[in-house]
Amino acid sequence: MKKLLELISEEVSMAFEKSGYDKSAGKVNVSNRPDLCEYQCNGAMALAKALKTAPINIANTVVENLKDSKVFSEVSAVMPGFINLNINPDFLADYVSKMACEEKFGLETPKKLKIMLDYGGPNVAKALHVGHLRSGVIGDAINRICKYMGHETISDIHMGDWGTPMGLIMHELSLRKPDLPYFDESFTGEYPVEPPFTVADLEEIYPTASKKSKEDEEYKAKALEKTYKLQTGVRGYRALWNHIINVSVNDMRRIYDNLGVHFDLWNGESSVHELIPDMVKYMKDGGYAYLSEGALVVDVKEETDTKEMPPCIILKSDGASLYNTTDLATIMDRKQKYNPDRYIYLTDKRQDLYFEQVFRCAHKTKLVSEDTNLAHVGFGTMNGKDGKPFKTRDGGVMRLESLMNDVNEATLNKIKENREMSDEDALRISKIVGLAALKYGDLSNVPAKDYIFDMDRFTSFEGNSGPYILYTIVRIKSILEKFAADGGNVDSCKISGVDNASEKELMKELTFFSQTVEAAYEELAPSKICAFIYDLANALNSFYHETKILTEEDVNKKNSYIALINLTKQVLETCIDMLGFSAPERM
RNA sequence: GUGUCCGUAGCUCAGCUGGAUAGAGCAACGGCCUUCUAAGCCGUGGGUCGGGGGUUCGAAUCCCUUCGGGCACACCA
Repeated sequence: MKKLLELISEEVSMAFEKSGYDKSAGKVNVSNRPDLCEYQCNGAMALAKALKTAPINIANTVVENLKDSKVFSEVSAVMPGFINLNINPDFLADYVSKMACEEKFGLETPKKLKIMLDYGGPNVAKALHVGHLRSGVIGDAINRICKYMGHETISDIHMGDWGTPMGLIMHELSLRKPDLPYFDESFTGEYPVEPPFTVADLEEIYPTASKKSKEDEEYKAKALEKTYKLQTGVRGYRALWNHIINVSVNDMRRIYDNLGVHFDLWNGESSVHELIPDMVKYMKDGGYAYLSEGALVVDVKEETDTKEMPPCIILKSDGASLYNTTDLATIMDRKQKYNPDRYIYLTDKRQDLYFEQVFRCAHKTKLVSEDTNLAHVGFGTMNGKDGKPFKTRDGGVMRLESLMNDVNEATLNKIKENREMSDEDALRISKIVGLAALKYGDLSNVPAKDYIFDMDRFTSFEGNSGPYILYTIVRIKSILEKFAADGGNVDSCKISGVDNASEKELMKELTFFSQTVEAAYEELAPSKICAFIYDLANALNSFYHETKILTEEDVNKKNSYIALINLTKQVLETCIDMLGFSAPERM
């Protein structure tokens, strides 16, 4: 189904053509002066210079040729050459009515692609903190938007599970519990099924070990030795490593489940460990990689570069692998297993340059085909009120779980203040609303920008917030339920016309659905959807206040209202589903 | 130093493929609950769009320059 602005633009373009002008000037946009008109075309002014004619003359001629249009109720040319347009209410109502019948409200989906999403994973053995919120929440929204656009996606959390941290944990553990069989290399029996530590232990062991290694060379050397033993496959270390992974993954999975974020793959850097030698050989044999200052590198400089572009390092000078190595090997692995058309990486924007190097390297070495799109969504930092990275009151790193609990608790208090509800319902609903507050609060910012996380603001739920959107949906649901309880059939209601201004506004807002979803996909910007549903919710609430729906006596009007708010509800619900949250039945 | 992102109302942010009077939310002030959920609606006040040049009929938006800030710049991830 064509977008409304496309239809309108076509209509105006035809009038330009009929007037003897270039039809490309007929592009119509939403008016920036709603007091004057609803839509505007500025093409006449663009044409005027080349044609050496006053723009108003062009506009007048075009307007003359639009007089009989069924699309517009009002068309006028205004100095210096604006063409002001108001849409015919019947045409609009008809369009919106058709939207309601179409699958995906008329969204035209492009050729299906296979898209790989990499969430630039959290490290095992470290608590998920607020910094992990963004990759999960933004990544999940982008994943859902891709799917809605008809693409097939594969999401991989891609944990950090293979480097020096693993050796550090093992070494610290070997000092604390030297009798464990994992450290006895002559041990040939079955290792215990139960892990010798809990998540809480790990979260304490790792920072302790990390600190010691910085102060103590011998300690560090021993940890590196254990890392090496793990990577070369020494049995006891592998067994212990499996415990670390299992314990961490179970904990992560629980938290991500609460956040409503799910992954198809729980791979990590370790997953491609065995592919590295082959990849390095490929890079060397292909003549791409060479030794520079002892390290194996691939040049990724391009002639058009105006900035310094360091080479992409494949192996460190000691021959060890690093982040680049596993990322490139992972691309190789994914190409073999899934052959994606597109890769999307979600990480902190500080890694912009790094990913540019890796992407160039992957293309240059033909690890991926030329038309494979490699994209990096670099997001900003979540800061506290002081503009510095968000910390707890005592200056520590805030755990993601604590943050979620705080938001849920504030939501619960809010419910108890305002509503009569059983404790059980209040608790359940507070989690739904809290999640919406948290996710919308994050997603409504453009991804690349840092933003200020203000707990008071996030939990106040006024204005442009997740709960406001939910509240709007709940209001609609309430009306629809009462309508049905009085014997009405919501699904048989049809939008039949427009009879008040706020109703028309609501319809116009609804027509932006397709272009919003397309833009959100193309720009990988869920914030576009947030802005749209905020406007839509505003339009609905204005309509709600100006229109008595259930007490409307004219049955046709009433049914049309019901159909319109039902469509609004469906569009809002579709959008928040893309953002990764949902609405309760009441709140 | 090189590059990159940013600087818009007291605060937090939209708008940036150039259009006519720069928009929201919060905060402040004033209205609206015997009527579909007041987590709402309506209204008032609040701006040299960091500064300066340029391109254009027209610039918050494009170009240059300058100031201020964040971040990144080969063996961390």
